[in-house]
Amino acid sequence: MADLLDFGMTALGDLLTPRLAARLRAGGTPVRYADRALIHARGDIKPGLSMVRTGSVRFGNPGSDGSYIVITVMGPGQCFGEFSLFADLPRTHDAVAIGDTVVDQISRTAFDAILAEEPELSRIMLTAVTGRLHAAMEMLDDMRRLPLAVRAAKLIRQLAGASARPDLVRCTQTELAFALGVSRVSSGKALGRLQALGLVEPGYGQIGIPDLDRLTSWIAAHAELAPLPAVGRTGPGSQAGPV
Amino acid sequence: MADLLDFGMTALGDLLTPRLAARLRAGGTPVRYADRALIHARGDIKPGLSMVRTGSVRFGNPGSDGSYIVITVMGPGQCFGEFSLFADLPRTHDAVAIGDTVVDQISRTAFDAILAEEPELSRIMLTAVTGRLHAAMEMLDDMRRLPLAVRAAKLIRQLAGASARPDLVRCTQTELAFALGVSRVSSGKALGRLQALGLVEPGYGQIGIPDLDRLTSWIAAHAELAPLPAVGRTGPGSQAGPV
DNA sequence: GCAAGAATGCCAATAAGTTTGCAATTGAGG
DNA sequence: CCTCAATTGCAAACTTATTGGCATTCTTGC
Repeated sequence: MADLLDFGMTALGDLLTPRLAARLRAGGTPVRYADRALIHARGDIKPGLSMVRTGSVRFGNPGSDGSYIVITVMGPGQCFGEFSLFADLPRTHDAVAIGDTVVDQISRTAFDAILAEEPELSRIMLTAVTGRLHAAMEMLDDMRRLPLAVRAAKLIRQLAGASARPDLVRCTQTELAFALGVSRVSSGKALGRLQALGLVEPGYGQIGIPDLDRLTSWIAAHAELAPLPAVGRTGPGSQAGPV
Repeated sequence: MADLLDFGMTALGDLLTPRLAARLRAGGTPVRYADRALIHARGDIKPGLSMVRTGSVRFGNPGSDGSYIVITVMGPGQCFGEFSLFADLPRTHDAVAIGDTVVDQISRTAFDAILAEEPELSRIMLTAVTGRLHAAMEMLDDMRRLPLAVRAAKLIRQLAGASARPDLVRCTQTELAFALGVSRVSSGKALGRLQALGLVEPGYGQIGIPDLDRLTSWIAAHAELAPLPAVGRTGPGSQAGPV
């Protein structure tokens, strides 16, 4: 399973200079996890930064009813655990290894030592955390405001961007449903609506995208919000939206 | 209207040392906004940190259909705009003044200058942003997993904590509905369910809370997730959750 | 006091999503 | 080539939330 929902996050690994990346890796301990091994559970208080070296880590939470909601999947270069590092907060999600996975675990003391010596690191961390906060806020908005079909389209488009072939996403409808947090029936219906519009072509274990640009513009037209990289709308004024 | 949904955020103002707070304020320009004045719109690219000095700021997004979703309301001491500061990201929500409001606007250059001279500031910013990311992730989870009644209970309990009297929240059902992102009918039904359980006592423009502890434990029991300030459940192991 | 506005309660019709169950289709391994 | 398991399609009954409208209750300012 490829990244289902990478939040469009800026991976910390992409922001780090090679030297900093090396220092962090040197300051950590590589830990190997077998497929499906639990790296940490929701609620754990385990301060430290973790960087995925190889394999993938899936984040999600199980419900008492057996349902399971996947929040994101991180691949090599991505990091997690800033919560525990800076704000003494417990983990919000279970983390489970997908496939044979190696994670560099950097203790708080080790991280603090590096942070003290590398002033630019804090700026990079700020950028990474800020980017994730931004993505999370966008997602909150989407969940409240967008119909399922539009959210499904956004997810598929995101997957297409991360896929090897831009016109084909390898993903079962069950996986899609998990990532969207809905039932398989609903994700199937949403897919059906998109298919009727000629935007996607559902197949067995995959989804074809006849025209990525058309999908993109359809999403923009139906997101009901100005797509974000837009120019400001009105500038400061005195009229408010509906109160 | 009191804070409807402050995300349980740690206000940056609470983390700043008095000296840093003074420096930041000195580096910014106080701007006055009339009631309902637009401070910035979604999509604006306007780098800078903003700190609420007096009044309140409501964040939300209007839909093309006239609906309006309130994300949060910030009061004195809280800050916003880290997105624009660290990651060059556009604003995700409209910001509108509630009542006569003064906001200290700190430009990026001014902020950078202070950051360069005050190394501890970056740590504080990291803590603040991290805390908000954590809150946002929790909220994403809640939205996907919790029935409306539980979410409503959580919100009411949060409001009670911020209220002058811990047993009374001044908030109309319409406001509650806005904050929860649902219709007034639905919030009324949720409130009715909570009332039937004896957890809240809806009144005219206010909600009474007979027993805050009982409300808290009911929420914990129905959140279907281990409440977060919990001790770790299992620690690292090899069994995974449901896949 | 008393009227006007605000807030709440309630009803019906509608829409969206869930669960359960089963049938049909596809792909991969022997 | 053929079977088996995974995947998809679909239907019915149910739950939850929405919209629009209307009646009732509460508060406040006069």
